[in-house]
Amino acid sequence: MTTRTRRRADAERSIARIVAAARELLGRDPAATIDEIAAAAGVGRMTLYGHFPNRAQLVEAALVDALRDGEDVLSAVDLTGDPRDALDRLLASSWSLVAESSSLLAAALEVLPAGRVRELHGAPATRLEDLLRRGQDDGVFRTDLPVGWLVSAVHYLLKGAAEEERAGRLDAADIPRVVTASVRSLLAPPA
Amino acid sequence: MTTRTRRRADAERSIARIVAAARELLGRDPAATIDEIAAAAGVGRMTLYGHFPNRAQLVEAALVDALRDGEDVLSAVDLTGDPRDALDRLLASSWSLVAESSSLLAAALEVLPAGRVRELHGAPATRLEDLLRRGQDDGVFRTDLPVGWLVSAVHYLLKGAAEEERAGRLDAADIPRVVTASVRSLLAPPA
DNA sequence: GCTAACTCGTATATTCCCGTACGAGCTAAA
DNA sequence: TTTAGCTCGTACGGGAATATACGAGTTAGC
Repeated sequence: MTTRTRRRADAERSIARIVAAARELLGRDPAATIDEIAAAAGVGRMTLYGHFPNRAQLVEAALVDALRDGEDVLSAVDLTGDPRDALDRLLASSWSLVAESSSLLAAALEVLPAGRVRELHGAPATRLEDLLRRGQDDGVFRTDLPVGWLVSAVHYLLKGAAEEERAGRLDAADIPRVVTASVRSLLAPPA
Repeated sequence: MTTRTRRRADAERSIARIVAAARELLGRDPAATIDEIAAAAGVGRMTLYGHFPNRAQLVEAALVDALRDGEDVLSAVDLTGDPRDALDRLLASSWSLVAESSSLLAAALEVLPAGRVRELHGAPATRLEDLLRRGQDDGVFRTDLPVGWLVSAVHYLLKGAAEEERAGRLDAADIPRVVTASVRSLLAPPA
């Protein structure tokens, strides 16, 4: 059961633009308004409500969309070989996506039940954790700190980098280098 | 000109409790309500308004109080000797204070002019930066990343650690060890 | 070209929070 | 004990945001 009554092409387009705008704004500011999102999508507020009955469902749609993109990237990146190099590749292609998702998650936690959020976010989070574990087994990542903390710390660094960029304190071109260098140091076994 | 009309002792007590509650709540959630703060202080909302005419001044008072505590700690900590050890001492005695201040700053940025915030927060922020620079000069801290980013990254990690603790994903007793180990790795020159 | 689907404005109800007004009762301090 | 200062409840007004109701105009798709 896909759609009971067929959806028109212009509706599809509107929905796509709304979700894109929601990701863009909520990815920067979890408190972004429905009005702002509708305006950014180039769409009337009532049109938005026509497709998403309330804020919760809009946020969920944006989060799902971002996580799906994340899954795509994770599948496309070669995660085999030296875990350090794999992580570098991963960060290069998806650091901004992860940063965006962090803010979306914050927005989601205010509108959706925590269980639902975990359910959505579980799979992608696990993938990074698996990579870290493999690196620990291979002896190239530290084992003196809990894996859960390492995963979280990487997220906080990425989110921070995005924030620094928005504040103009970090040049967009420098971010990949800064991020990979920071994360590498954080995960390396201490001397 | 201290106080034109002398303030009564019970008023002083109320103010102290309000500021403490404001630090506590705003340090966790920058969006904490005036009602919540008054309730946490064990005081009626109107009493709070009797001392702080609006939210902005309350937030400022809380921030100033936290920063003053921060200054006290910074003065008490021995920042000489090996910068790595100095940083360890600093983090051990003030990581939670820094994390609290981060959230307070976020709250302040939404209510106070940016210039005022910088003015208040400038001095303490500079102290950490100075310590990092000294470590760079001594060759014990990395120089391949901008100092501004390193300072910010440390803040993001501390804020993240506080959040993990609140979420129950990190035990309070483990935090000093986790934080110092993470920051040390982040700042160490790469191999 | 007909029709159902879509767009979107205006108006309205609701909720939440901030801030003000008024006033009654209590308490510290001279 | 007097009085000025403090506490704090209730009530009110305003602004912002969410969400609903109604309806007029437009467009995609058969």
